[in-house]
Amino acid sequence: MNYQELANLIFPNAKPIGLYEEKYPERNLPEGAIVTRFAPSPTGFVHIGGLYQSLVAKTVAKQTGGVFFLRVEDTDQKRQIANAVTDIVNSLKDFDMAPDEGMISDTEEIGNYGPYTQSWRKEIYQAYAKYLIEQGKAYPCFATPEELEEMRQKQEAAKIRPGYYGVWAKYRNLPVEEAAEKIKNREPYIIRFKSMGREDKKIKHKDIIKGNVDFPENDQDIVIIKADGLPTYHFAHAVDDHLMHTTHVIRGDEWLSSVPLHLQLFQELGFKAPRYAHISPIMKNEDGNKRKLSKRKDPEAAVSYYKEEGIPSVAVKEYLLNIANSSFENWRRANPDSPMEEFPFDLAKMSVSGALFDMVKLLDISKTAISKMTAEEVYEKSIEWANEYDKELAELLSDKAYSLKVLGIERGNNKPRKDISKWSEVKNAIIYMYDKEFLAKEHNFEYGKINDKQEIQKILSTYMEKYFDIHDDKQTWFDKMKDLAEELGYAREVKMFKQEPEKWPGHVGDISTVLRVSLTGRQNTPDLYEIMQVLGEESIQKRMKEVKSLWNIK
RNA sequence: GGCCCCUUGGUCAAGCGGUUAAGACGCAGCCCUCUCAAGGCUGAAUCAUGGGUUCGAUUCCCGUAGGGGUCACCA
Repeated sequence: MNYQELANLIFPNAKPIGLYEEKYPERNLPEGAIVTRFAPSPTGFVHIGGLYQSLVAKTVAKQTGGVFFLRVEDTDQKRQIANAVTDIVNSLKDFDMAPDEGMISDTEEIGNYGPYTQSWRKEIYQAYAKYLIEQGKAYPCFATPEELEEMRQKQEAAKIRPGYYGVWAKYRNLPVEEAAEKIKNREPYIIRFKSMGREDKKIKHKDIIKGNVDFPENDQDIVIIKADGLPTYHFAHAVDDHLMHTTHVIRGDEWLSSVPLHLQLFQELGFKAPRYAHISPIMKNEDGNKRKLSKRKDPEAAVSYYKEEGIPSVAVKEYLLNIANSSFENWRRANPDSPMEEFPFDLAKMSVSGALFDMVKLLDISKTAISKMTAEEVYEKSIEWANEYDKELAELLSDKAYSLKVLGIERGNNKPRKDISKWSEVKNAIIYMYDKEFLAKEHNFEYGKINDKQEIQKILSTYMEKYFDIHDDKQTWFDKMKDLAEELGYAREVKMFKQEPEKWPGHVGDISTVLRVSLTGRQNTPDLYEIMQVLGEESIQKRMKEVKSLWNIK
């Protein structure tokens, strides 16, 4: 009996690997094109870190005329969750990050290098596992979990390096005849890689992000095919990224220490190894310690959070890009209106240590992004969000023509208003502009400095009788406010007042506050002139009447 | 614990042997034809630590401390 026969006994139906090598030829791409992938496990939700990796991977692929694909790593059947792939696909879509090829739902895929779901590739892995067995580079291992556990404890007690390697690799040198015998007796087994590495030797690896890293060689005979016939991550990674012609493996840095193993696998399989870029995770500060963002403790870890909160996806992406390459910020300032795809992203400039997630900064970026949108865009995105998460806001926005005017206040000029950082803030920002809601609300306004009933009455009636004209332009309106202030004995300029505050009871700002509160119920609002223009004469009259009855003014 | 990586203001970070150690968010103050939001200006705030190497270290080397990752028939 030889390796060849043993391999046939184990995988009688596996095809020769030449078949697959032919089926998945080199990609026809321009010189220097980078092929990347996002390869999540379908275990529930998309983590912000996954989005971050995808953004980086897709960006470098697109900038070089390459390909970005989505591969589902579902080799752990125990952790499977229903519809998880569709969720992943939709999440990527929400951020305009759809892959060029790969899975597009739980059951469908596009592209010529599939299947893109690992559990559908079982025969491929087995073909390559068979190939290794034939060459004596892999072997069946009959150790039971209990046996392995016992071994681990022994190693721990003796304070030696744990694992299945060297003399501990009990079945590594089992004669093929004995192995065949056990298999024929239906003894359960798995397939292990026969490592030729030596722990006392170092390998040098140059990671695109982490730079030069030295590791001891891998000498562990890791499992490549599990009892269920599916491969482990390591083996699937080597086979898939070879066959799919991934040029750059961009993944979380929890994989960094597996690089020696992976390089070894590529070599023994006769594959050209890809370049690696290990991304540091996005962290969170807790009690002075950094830790990864976790779904359980941090709602912002799940990408769905941003959608629910109504933080625009472009803002999230810009924030992420900002963490990825801090030069993005300067580029953005120099190119305020360019699409972010034009930013010359550099993988090698990514930080080697994990950044703390900064919601405040994200919201600042978001605020700026929203301020640059047209009223139309803000309307569309707000109502889209509202339809799903805030029926009351959706109701308000149903009057499109009017809402567009409301959202257009202080927008579209060179210094647009920046007061909305997420769609969930829109309602509060505009609700008082709608008569139905405003008039229905209980009016217990907080006036500012001037809160004497008689004085308010005097200001309002004088304004309405002598100065109010909806057709005034802004300058005229403002001059009239000053005239009103002067007539009633207030300073017509804030500056004058500040110089001699004892001379007047208040200034034109205090007068306009009375008007502002009466009309909107708030002391702070956007430009009052614009508000009045949008409100229109009828609404202004209605609101004035309401205030008069509130203050019991005839 | 072994192995690997990391350490510049509160946060993200430029820097790559000689700099007044950029910039952004946040914070404080001032300014800005009505309040806010902005915007403008100003300010406070950083090279973890101990040794080397060097004429000179934030920058290079070693140690220490702190942090992170990894050591599965999970990815």
